[in-house]
Order: sequence, then structure tokens, then C-alpha cells
Amino acid sequence: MNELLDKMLANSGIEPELANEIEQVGRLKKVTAGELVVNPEERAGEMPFVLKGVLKVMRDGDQQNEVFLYYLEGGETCAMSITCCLEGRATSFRVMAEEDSIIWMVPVTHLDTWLAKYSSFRKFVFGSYQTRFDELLMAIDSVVFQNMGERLLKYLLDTQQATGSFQIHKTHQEIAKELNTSRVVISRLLKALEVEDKIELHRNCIEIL
Amino acid sequence: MNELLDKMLANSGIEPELANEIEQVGRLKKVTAGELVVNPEERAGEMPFVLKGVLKVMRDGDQQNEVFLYYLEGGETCAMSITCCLEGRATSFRVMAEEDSIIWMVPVTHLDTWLAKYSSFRKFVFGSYQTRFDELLMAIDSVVFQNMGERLLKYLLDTQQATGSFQIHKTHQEIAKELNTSRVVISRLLKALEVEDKIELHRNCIEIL
DNA sequence: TCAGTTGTGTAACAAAAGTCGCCTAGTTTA
DNA sequence: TAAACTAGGCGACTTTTGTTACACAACTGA
Repeated sequence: MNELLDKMLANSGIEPELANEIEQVGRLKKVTAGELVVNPEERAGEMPFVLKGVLKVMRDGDQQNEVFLYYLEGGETCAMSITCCLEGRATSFRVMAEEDSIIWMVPVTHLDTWLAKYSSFRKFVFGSYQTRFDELLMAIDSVVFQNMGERLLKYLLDTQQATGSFQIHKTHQEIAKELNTSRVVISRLLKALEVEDKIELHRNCIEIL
Repeated sequence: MNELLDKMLANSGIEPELANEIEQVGRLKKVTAGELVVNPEERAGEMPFVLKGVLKVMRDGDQQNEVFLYYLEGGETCAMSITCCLEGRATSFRVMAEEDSIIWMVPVTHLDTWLAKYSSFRKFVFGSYQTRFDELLMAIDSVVFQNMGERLLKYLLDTQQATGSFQIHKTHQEIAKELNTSRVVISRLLKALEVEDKIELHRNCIEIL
């Protein structure tokens, strides 16, 4: 039944005994594109293992503003969700499905036991932390060291990378929200990228060349 | 001899047995203001426990640019250094002494053993991760959602908080570097803050009111 | 004490980013 | 098929941020 999960855990270097435990206590969750996966508000206490699809992690600001942080792809887990659930702190970020995705949700109550018992799990969790730190630092880089045009291009390439498709089905307005700017600015910069022959613009769709 | 260390470990909820081990394998390091504490380039493989003083964590960009991320105060450790040393990845950031500081350096080789053995250590390390994530997210907030004036004020207040002093002994040029902008911009904004009676400007010194 | 250095103030200008208003071409719905 | 809606283009303008150039005062060292 859970071929996907078995494969993912094996790829992550998790030993069969632990894999078994993870299968026992977790539950399968299927989400459709745009759906919310983890909401720190509701304090679900589950850590997500992404089996298939792409999740998107966003930071929420004080007002209605938000920023895109990074994508989570198949085989990954979200370290922020772990710490968040563990400590029960209400750090404000959202994880939502970028595509239809399949996730294995595991209660964080087992975390401490597994950390104590399985070296492979410690490796997995710390590796995940490292990756997340890197992603956050890269998010900071792009905001601090790059101008909006460069940020936009990076965002497009990240999206291409995560989804594997050269066609990005988003409106200028949606992209503007993710980069915390306005639609007009995105339209302007996209037009510039088109003139440079880096992309091609269609309605509801940006094609990367 | 190591009263400071004992006190810090006790405050962090670390059990005496582990505290003993940490004392055995670590070494004391004293640094003076401005000195580099952790340089990911040299791959030192030690995690720093800040016993006294204030450390400053900076992100380095591609060029000569950099940004201030957060302060580390007494009783804290730097989760980024841990993961960085563990994985041996060359994530580019620097930890330097903001004030003269005393640090207990512990080889990361013991990390896995302690994580397996001591629940108090798992709690300590994960708590530290949570705090660092929060700090990084707040750094992102300030860069994405605030304008330069607000960022500057936040920086000044953070510095006041970390050092405990209402007098900040930095030049405009130094502050400009930490916020990745130019001296003129900082001078302009500081002047504005002085007009608003939030600070008072002296040579080499900013006083928070 | 005098020259050189460093820290700060300020004006004028340039570039980047954000805002407003309006237009047009698809798409959806009644 | 006409009306309403949505996505996107474009021009003019403002605000924010960055740049250059210069003045001057405080400090430093011979």
C-alpha cells in the first residue's frame, strides 16, 4: 500500500525498524493545489513527510502581507513545522500545496523517543534542519542583496526547478503577492525579461526559455 | 573554576552528569570585541556556548556585502554553527564578538552521543534551533516588510537590548555596513530619528532615549 | 601646533520601486 | 451575444533608496 512512503524513508537512510514505526503511527493526507497543509494557528502537532508533489512555505507579516520562503519537494520534511509543533510556539508561517500532493503526517509526540533510539533519525532530522537554514539564508540573500528583477527571475527558476515544468501557471498578481510587491511592478519586470528573451508571456502562464 | 559554565548549564536545564562531560571535553575561549569567533571557512568543528558577552551573527554576500542577522547572548548557543559543523557545509556566515566575551567551545563530535543519551540535551538543542529559526524569520520580516527607517530603529533597539546599554558606540559607516546600505542613508535616517526625539547623536555614539 | 585622518551633515541628483488611472483583450456568465 | 469580470499593458507621477560631491568639526600624531 505505502510504496511511496517506504521508498522515501529508504532513500532518506532510515532503517527498516524505524520505517515500520513511522508507518504505524502516521496517516496519509492528500491535498489539492492551493490547500493549506500546516497552519501553526491550529497547533496540529504533526510533522509532514512530503511523499509526492510540491509544498510552498510562506511567511506571514503583520498586515495582509506575506512572502514566499521556499519549496518543499518529495522526500523532504519541514523542520520549521517540527520545532514549531514541539515548542508550541506560534511562529507565523504557512505551508500550502503548490501542486496536488501526498503527505505522510506523523505526530510529533514520537520525536523524542526516535531521536534517542535511532541514529538514522537524528541524521535525517539534522540534515533537514541544515537544509531549511540554508533555504532561509538564501531567502534573506535574495531580499537583501538582489533587486526586484533578480528576485523575480530567481523565483521563476525556483518554481521551474520545484515543479519540473517550464510553464508556470500563475497570474502576475499571484507572483506579486509572493514577492510582497505590486502587480504593476511584476508586469513591468516580466516584460523586461521577455524582451531579454529569457521568458515568453501568455495569459495565466509564463514560459521559461 | 568554571562557575560561569556551571551556572549556564544549570540554567539551561542540563543535568549534572552531562554538564560534567561538557566541562571535560570543552575549552575556554576569550575573545575581544570585533574578533571572529566562528568562521565556517576554517571548519573548526566546535559549537560555542556563550558564557558572557554578546556575539553577532552576520550573513556574507557574494561581493563584499554583508547583513546583520541577530545577536547571541549569554546562555545561548548558535544552532547554525552546530548544523554547519556537523554537515561540513560551507554556508557563508560569520560569528563575531560584539563585546569582549567568554565562550565555552565544545567539539561537535560528541553531539550525536549526547543527543542519544540525554533528553535534557535534546531539549536544549531543539530549543536553540527554534530560537534561531525565529530570529532568522524576524530578520526576514524586517527586510521584507519594513522600510530602512524602521529597520534602523529595530537594529538600534536590538543592540540596546543585547548590550544592555542605551549608548551605542558605532559609527554611521559601521551601521550602514550591517544593514547593507550606505553611510549617507544612515546619517539621514538617524537625523530624522533625532528630530523625532527618539535618539540623540554624538560623535561615535548614539544615545537611545 | 599643524597636517592628516575620521566622522558627520547636507545638497543635488539618479535609480529603483510603488501608486494611480485608464485601456484592451480574453474569458465567463447570464 | 451582450454584460461583467479578469489578466495584463502602459504612461505619468511619487516615494524611497542610493550616489556623488563637498564642507566642516573633532580627533590623532608627529
